[in-house]
Amino acid sequence: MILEGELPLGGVVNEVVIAQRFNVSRGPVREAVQRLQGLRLVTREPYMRARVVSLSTRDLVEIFQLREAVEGMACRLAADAMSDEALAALMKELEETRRAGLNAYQPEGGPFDLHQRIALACGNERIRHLLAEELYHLLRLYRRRSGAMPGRREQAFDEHWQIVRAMFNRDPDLAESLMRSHISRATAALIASMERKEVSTEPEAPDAA
Amino acid sequence: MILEGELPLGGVVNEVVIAQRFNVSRGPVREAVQRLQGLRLVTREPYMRARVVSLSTRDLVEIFQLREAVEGMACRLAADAMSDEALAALMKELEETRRAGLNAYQPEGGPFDLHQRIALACGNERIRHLLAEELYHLLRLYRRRSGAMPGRREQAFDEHWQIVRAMFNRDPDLAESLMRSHISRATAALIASMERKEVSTEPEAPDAA
DNA sequence: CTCGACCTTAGTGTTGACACTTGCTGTCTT
DNA sequence: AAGACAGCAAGTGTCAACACTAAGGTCGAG
Repeated sequence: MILEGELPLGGVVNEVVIAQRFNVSRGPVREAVQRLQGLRLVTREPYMRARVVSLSTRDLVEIFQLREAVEGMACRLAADAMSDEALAALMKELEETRRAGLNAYQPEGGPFDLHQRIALACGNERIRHLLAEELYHLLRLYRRRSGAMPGRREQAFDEHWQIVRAMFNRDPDLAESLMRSHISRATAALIASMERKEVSTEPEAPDAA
Repeated sequence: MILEGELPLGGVVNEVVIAQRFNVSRGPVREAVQRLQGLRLVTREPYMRARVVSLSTRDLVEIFQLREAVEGMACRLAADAMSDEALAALMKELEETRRAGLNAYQPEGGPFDLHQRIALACGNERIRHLLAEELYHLLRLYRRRSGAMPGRREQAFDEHWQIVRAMFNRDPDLAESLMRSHISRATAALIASMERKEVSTEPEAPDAA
């Protein structure tokens, strides 16, 4: 419901309503909400209503800093762990997406997401979970609100290409460095974009009447 | 109960027993266990009993790889975010611990834990939570079982000193690099130690009769 | 007219009981 | 004697109801 936009960003989460919405009792809903709290998708304080995260600029920058570190390490590990065949397949898919994708690109779950693929292939289950389960949903949530920024797609393709090339050459140091630069640039573009059009992540102007 | 050793490493977690142990119903116990599952301290599969993690060598290596990436980033951020006064205090405390601590060192929660201090001071709430809340408990759990390895303490002190010095000089690149090397060395020592005395983290030899 | 205390109400925290699944054990069949 | 099937017990998943808390509204006093 959060990812589908059925629950607005700063909105409150009413356990009873959710329970009726799914024809279930409050118990399972409580457990689900607590798992979402574990994933930092909702915040909660004792006896207060649970709220969907608001995704402030600061939150996004923090997430991107964490991604820079962890995805860099995932890239390093994957450069060692992936087989030659898997790397070749990765390059092939990337090239296909580049050719076909510039006009018709399915944003839904992505037919090809390099970051996701690297996280899945890095061989470290804990890192995989952090990137592919915990942070992935937050990024989807953000992208859904504020669309991609123009012009960065082609640049991102080039950077992806260099990353995969470094992995193919079995150069973990370079692969990690390139991935970190890639995410760092994305962070800078993000900050610039946010500052330009102070996107309304505010829940709703309270505006006490 | 897990950290105190009251629940053995591979042991099962019985909700009813825990509930009676704390004079409470099963509801709160379920929620607590689910939070522990979120912290990867217990594993769970549908309708099966919950089990305390077993902390295999592979798990520890994965945790240390993650720490290398994230603590490195935390160190970089802290080198920018911390005030001169805070850094000076950190150096002072480190020196005092070195002088007084070589014989009488309180392992309980630590009067001075550089890694913890950096995590708290890095200014990134998400990284702080990951290091100081999620991974910290797992490391405590591990250290409780397998004591520190001899000889590495003095070396660790030197490495800590260099790290703080780089932070004091406002050199984030160096600080991150030193922290990563520090953790990487600890990982190597850990692996060597584990291979030497295949520590019995196994729950119990099932040994089907 | 404004401010503060009381009350109402929506919503969360907790409880005890019931339904369902799982693994074992004992017995039966081949 | 070995394998399989039914019954049993332990434990988890779910539910509806009760206790408690915090916010919003109302009434009265200054």
